[in-house]
Amino acid sequence: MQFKCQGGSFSMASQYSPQDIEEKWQVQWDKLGIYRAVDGDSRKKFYSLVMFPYPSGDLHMGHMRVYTISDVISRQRRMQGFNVLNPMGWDAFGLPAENAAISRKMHPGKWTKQNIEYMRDQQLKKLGTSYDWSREVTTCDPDYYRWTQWIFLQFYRAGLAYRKEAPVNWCPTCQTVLANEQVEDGACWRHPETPVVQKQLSQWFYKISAYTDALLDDLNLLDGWPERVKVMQRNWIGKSEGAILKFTVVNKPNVQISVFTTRPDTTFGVSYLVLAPENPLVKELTTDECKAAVNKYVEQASHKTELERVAAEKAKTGVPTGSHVVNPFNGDIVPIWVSDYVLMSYGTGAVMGVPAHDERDFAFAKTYNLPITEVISPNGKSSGELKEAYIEPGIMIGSGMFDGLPSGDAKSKMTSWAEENGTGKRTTQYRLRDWLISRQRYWGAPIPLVHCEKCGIQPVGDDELPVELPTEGIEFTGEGGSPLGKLDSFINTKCPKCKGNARRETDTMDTFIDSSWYFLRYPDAMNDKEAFSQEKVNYWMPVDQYVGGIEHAILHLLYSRFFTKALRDLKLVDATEPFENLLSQGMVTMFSPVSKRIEKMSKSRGNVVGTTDFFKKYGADSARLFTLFAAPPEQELEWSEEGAVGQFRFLGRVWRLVQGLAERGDINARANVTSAEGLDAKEKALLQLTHRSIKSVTDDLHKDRYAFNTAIARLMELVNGLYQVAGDAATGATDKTPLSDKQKDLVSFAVRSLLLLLAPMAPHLTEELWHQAGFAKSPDDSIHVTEWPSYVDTLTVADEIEMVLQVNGKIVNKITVSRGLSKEKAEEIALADDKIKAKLNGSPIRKVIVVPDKLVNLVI
RNA sequence: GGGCGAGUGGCGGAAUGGCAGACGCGCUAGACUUAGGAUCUAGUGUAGCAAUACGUGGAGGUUCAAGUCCUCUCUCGCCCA
Repeated sequence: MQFKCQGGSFSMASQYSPQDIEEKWQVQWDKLGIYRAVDGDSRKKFYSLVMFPYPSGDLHMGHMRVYTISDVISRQRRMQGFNVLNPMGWDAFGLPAENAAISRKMHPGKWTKQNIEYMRDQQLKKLGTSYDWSREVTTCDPDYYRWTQWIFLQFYRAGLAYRKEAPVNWCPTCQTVLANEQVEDGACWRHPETPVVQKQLSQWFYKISAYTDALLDDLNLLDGWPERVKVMQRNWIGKSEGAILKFTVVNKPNVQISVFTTRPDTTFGVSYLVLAPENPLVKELTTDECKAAVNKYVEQASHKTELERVAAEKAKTGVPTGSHVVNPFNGDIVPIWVSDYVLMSYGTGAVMGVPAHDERDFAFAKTYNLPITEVISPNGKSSGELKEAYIEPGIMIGSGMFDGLPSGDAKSKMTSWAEENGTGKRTTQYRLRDWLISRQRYWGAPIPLVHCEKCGIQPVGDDELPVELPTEGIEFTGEGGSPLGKLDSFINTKCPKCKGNARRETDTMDTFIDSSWYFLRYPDAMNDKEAFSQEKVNYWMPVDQYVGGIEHAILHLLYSRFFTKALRDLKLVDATEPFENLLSQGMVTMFSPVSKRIEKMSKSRGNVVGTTDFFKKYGADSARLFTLFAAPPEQELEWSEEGAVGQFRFLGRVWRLVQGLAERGDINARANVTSAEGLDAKEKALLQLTHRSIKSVTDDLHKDRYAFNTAIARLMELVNGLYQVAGDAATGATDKTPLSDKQKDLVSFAVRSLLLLLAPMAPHLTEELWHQAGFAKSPDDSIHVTEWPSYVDTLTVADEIEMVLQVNGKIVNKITVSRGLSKEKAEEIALADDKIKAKLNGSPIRKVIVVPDKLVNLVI
C-alpha cells in the first residue's frame, strides 16, 4: 500500500503472514545446504540428536515439541560456531505397519514408506527444522538392517547372543513374545485389555547381564542426565547384595535347596522354606500325601501372570510339600512349601520364610499358622508377640553366638560363618535379566542364522547379508504366529558351512534393537561397506545433546548404552556412553472430550491438534514459540490455541517494528554499539537492555538450563523496550521526531541482536526480516549461519538501581541510588531516609545488614 | 509400602536465601476505526476509598531476612514393589 504524505511517500509495513514466507525459506535453506554437517571438520563438533519417530503416519502438535526443542539447540549451537550434526531418521520396523497390512491389505513396507514421505515433507520440514537430510536412516531399509544383522553376528560370535528355552510372556493378540519391559500391569504394552500369558519357547537373547555392573556404575559418569532417569535405570537394574544359603533336605542328605536372601542376619528366624511352583525340586520333594494338592496348585499358578503373583496387596497362597529341611545355623527342622509369590526367574526360585522380619512372610505365616520367631529387636530384648514384621535393623536375639550384635554386623558375620561351613556364600543378585530379542513377527530384521541338521546353528556369512525380508508371497492374517514361518521359499536355504539343506531362523529381532545403534549410523549413513567407519563415528560420538520423551527413560536408553559398551569392547567405537547430555521433555496435554480431563494429547483421547491447519493459519514459527514458551521443557505442557495466538501476535509485533524501521531507512546494518558514550539516559537504558538480553538468552539456552520460556520472555521485554523508543515506526505514525544517526545505530544494533537471538526459535520470520532489513550480506546469506551475538558485561547492568530499605526485615521504603555504593555509604543513605527515620523513631539500632546494590536491613 | 518430583494470582508460569507474581494468556479502561479474533496506550494477587494489612497446600523451626534451607503433615503425578 502506498500513502501520500506531506513532502513524500512511504510504504506501510505489510501484514505478517507466515504462509507467504515459510515455505520460501525452507526451499532456500535446502538449496543452500546450510544444515549439512561436515565430517572431520576442524571446528568443534556438536552432535545434536532427537529420538527418531516411528512413522505412524501423522504427527500432531504434541509430537512437535521434541523436534522444536532439539532444533532450537541445534540452530543455536550452529550459530555459536559448532560443526553441528543434526540428523533425522525413522524407527520404521514395528507392529503397527504389520497391523495396517492386515487391515488394509497393503504391504507394511509400502505403508511405512508413504508415512515417511508425508511426515518428512509435510510435517517435519514444514516445522522449519534444520536436519541434515543427506544422512536420513530408515531402519526397515535393507541398507540399514543389513548392519543390524551384522551387529547381531558380532554379538553372536562374542557370546553375547544365545538361545535358550524360557518361559515367555506371550501376547495372544499380537501372537508374539514380549520382553518383560513390554508387559505393563500384566498386559501387553500395546493393548492394556489383553492379559499376557506364560509360555515355554526357545528364544534368542542378548546377554545384557554381562554389562549390569558397567551399566550401573557408569551412570555416575552421566552428569548431564536428569537424576530421575538415572534413578529409574538403577531401580531397573535392581542390584541387591546378599547371600545364597543352602538348606539340606531331611532324609535326603544329597539334596540341598539354595535360597537367595538379602537378610542372612534373620536366618535363625526361618520357620519354613518356599519353592516357586516351576522349581524342578517341587516334583522331587513332594510326598505322596501332598501330591494331589501340590499338582493342583502348580497347575493354577501357571495361569497367573508374574504381576498377579507378586502384587503385595494380594493374599498369599501356598501348599506344603510334606518335606522338610534343616536350618544350617541352628539345626531346626522346618517345612517346605510351594507358593506362587516366589518366582523361578529371580534368584534361585526358592526363598526362606522369616515371618518376624518380612512383611510377605508375616502375612503367609499368619494365614497358615506357621511359627513367628523374633531374632532381631530394636533394643535387644524380646518384644513378645509381634503385631507386624519388624524389618528395620536392630540387635540380634535368639541367634546363638550372634546374639547382641547389631544386625548389620551379623549380616556379614553370619555369611562368613556359612561360607566357612560350606553352607552358603556371598552373592549379588540383579533384577535386570537378559534381553529377549526374538519376535514371531514379519516386520522386523530377520535373525541371520540357519539351522542345519548336520552343523547345528550356523551364522549367515557377512557377505550374504542382508537376509532380506521377502516381499512376495507373504500373507498377513495376524494369526498363527510368524508369517515368515509359513513361507517355504524363505525358510529353505543352504547351510553356510556344509552347503547342505538347511532352514532359516524365522524369528525377527525386537525393534528396540534397531534403535539401539541408529545414532552410530548417522555419522556415516551412506557407507555400503561397513556399519560405520570408526574414524567418522569417533569424530562425532558421543552425542552431545539427546532429547526425547521420559517414556524411554529405561528401555531405549539402557539398550543403547548396552550396545555402545558391547561395540566398544568389540573395538568398533571408542565411546563408553552414547549420550553425554539428556533432556527429557514433558508430554503435551489438552482437554479430552472423551474423559473430560486434561490428558496426554493422543488420537484415542480425541484431543489432538493437527499440524497442517495450524501451520496454515498461524505458521510454524508461532507453533514453535508457543511450545517453547508455555512451560519449561521438562514439565508438562497444556496446548492452548489462545496461547499460541499470543505468540503469533508477538511475532506480528516484531514484524511491524522491523519492517517499519527498515522502510523509514532507520536500519544501519553494520551498527554494533559496545559503548554507552554520548548516550542519554533513555538511550543508555535501551543499550543496556540489549546487552542484558544477549546475556540472558545465551545463558537460558545453555545446557545447564534450557529455559526456552524465560529466553522468549526476555526477548519480549527487548521488543517492548524497542517500542518505547521507536514504536512509532511500527504504527506508521509520522508526527514523531525522526531518529538521530546515533539513535539509528542504537536501534539497529538492538534489532540485529533481537533477530539473531530469536532466530533459533522462529527461523522463518527472522530470516525474512534479516533480508528485508538489509542485514544479509547477499541473497544467499542466511541469519542461521551468522555468528551468535556477544555482549559487554559492564553494559548488562543499569547505572542506577532500586535499593530496598528494611527495618527488622520488613520493607519500609525503596529508593533509587547509583550502583556500586560502598556498604558504609548505603547505610548512611538508609539512615538519612525520612520513612526510615519515622519508623525507627529514635530506637537504638542493634545490627545493620547491607547487601550491596540490593538492600539495607536495620535491626532494632 | 518404598523412591523421586511437584503444589505460587482467574490461567500457563518467573524468582544465585535478599522487592513474590518477570513474561504471556485472560480481563478492564482509553485511543484509532465503517468494522475488528487487528493495532497502540494504561491498569490488573486479595481486602480496603485510602494509609495499610494479608499473601507461595498446612503446622512448626533455622535466619537480620524463607516460595527457596530443616522437621512433621496433606494432596497430586511418575517410577518401583
